Amino acid sequence: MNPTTPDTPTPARGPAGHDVRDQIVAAATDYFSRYGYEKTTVSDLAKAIGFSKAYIYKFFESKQAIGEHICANCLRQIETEVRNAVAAAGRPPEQLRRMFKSSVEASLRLFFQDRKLYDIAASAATERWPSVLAYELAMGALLQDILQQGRKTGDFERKTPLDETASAIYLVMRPYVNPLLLQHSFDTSETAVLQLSSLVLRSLSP
Amino acid sequence: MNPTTPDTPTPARGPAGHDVRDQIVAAATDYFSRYGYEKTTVSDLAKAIGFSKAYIYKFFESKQAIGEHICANCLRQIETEVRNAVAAAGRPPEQLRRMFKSSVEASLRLFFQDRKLYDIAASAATERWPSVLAYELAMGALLQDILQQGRKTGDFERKTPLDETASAIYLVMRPYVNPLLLQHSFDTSETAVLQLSSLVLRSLSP
DNA sequence: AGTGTGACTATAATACATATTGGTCACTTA
DNA sequence: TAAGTGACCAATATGTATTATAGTCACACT
Repeated sequence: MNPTTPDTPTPARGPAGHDVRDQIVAAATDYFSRYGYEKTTVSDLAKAIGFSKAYIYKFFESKQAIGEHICANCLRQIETEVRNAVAAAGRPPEQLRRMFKSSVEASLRLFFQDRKLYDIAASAATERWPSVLAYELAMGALLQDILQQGRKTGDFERKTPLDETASAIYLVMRPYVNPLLLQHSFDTSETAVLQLSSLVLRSLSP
Repeated sequence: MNPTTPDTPTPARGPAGHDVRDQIVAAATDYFSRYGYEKTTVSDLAKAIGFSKAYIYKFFESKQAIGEHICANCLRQIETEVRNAVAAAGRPPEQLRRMFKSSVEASLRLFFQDRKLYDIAASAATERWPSVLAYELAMGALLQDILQQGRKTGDFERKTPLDETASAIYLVMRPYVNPLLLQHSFDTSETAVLQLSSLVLRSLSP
């Protein structure tokens, strides 16, 4: 349509590996976690790194895009933590327990220790930002890996279609894995994770 | 403690079976569902039944108490509907499927057809009004009944403690049964109910 | 005692004027 | 051409004056 559309489909603005982008992200992480997303202005970030506000927009197309970025960092960190917990576990049933438990623990920790960042993740979840979608997808994939391995080792049943099993189990976990939904299950999350893990494992028994 | 406490433990104010109380409830149901809880004033209700605002407070101790009352009516209606659906089903596995399905359908219908009343139920859920607690308790009890019967008929396994099974399954259903949580699963609720029902039934297989 | 109300207050909603802030653009500067 | 900005605009946030509303109480009538 637009003849002035740049030939590069720019996933982000400005020079790709530019130093300033990292500075912005660093400043934003600092400010957002200290004063919250709404309370920090784009000018604040600009002042913090010694540039003008306009220059920020050479690298991010909106303030929300910055929030997206550091939210994605947060979720990736959680994801890595969960992957490590799973890798450290023994057989698939235990892996599944660990996956569930560690993801809830990580979200809970984010909530209590970095409340301001948690709020970003929560609104990211309500507005279905790509980072949350990517996170959910990654967790779904991890789950499917565990299931597949469990079927191979004979720990899990093999009758039900794999993708249906995976999506069903993910539906069970979602209220505790998704930052937004977790809010409604704080008080019960401890025992809920244990009981639900057991239920899921029972449903998987060959 | 208080020597002036009336001998009747007054679950609500004023004469128990009084006609005016019903008038208030009727007017409130009408107004709340038409204009919403916040947009209707207590004076509106008073005018509608031809009394003064002060008289309303002889029967309800607050505006929220009126909301509570008609919210409780709503939830009781859903509960009856679910109980009927379960009663119409054959064996316990099918009963469980029907329970899950019908409760979601009822909540969904409330949302789409009586949006204003749904909003009351949603805020009732956030603020943990007694009516929602009662509803959750009733659904939990119904679930336990189904499980118990299923164990008797041999449809369900008998190793896991009954109350643990019941509470775990309720945790699975809750995001779809609780009006507040349902909001976050509209698009997927159709298939989610099917998949989750199947998963739960697999976990119950002897 | 039971039925019912007008007048009152403290708090919450509304309305509106004002100040901030997200975002853009033409324009330097090196 | 790449790096960088001040000036500008529309929209949103904020403070404030004003109104509306939830809830109470003393009192009247039967």
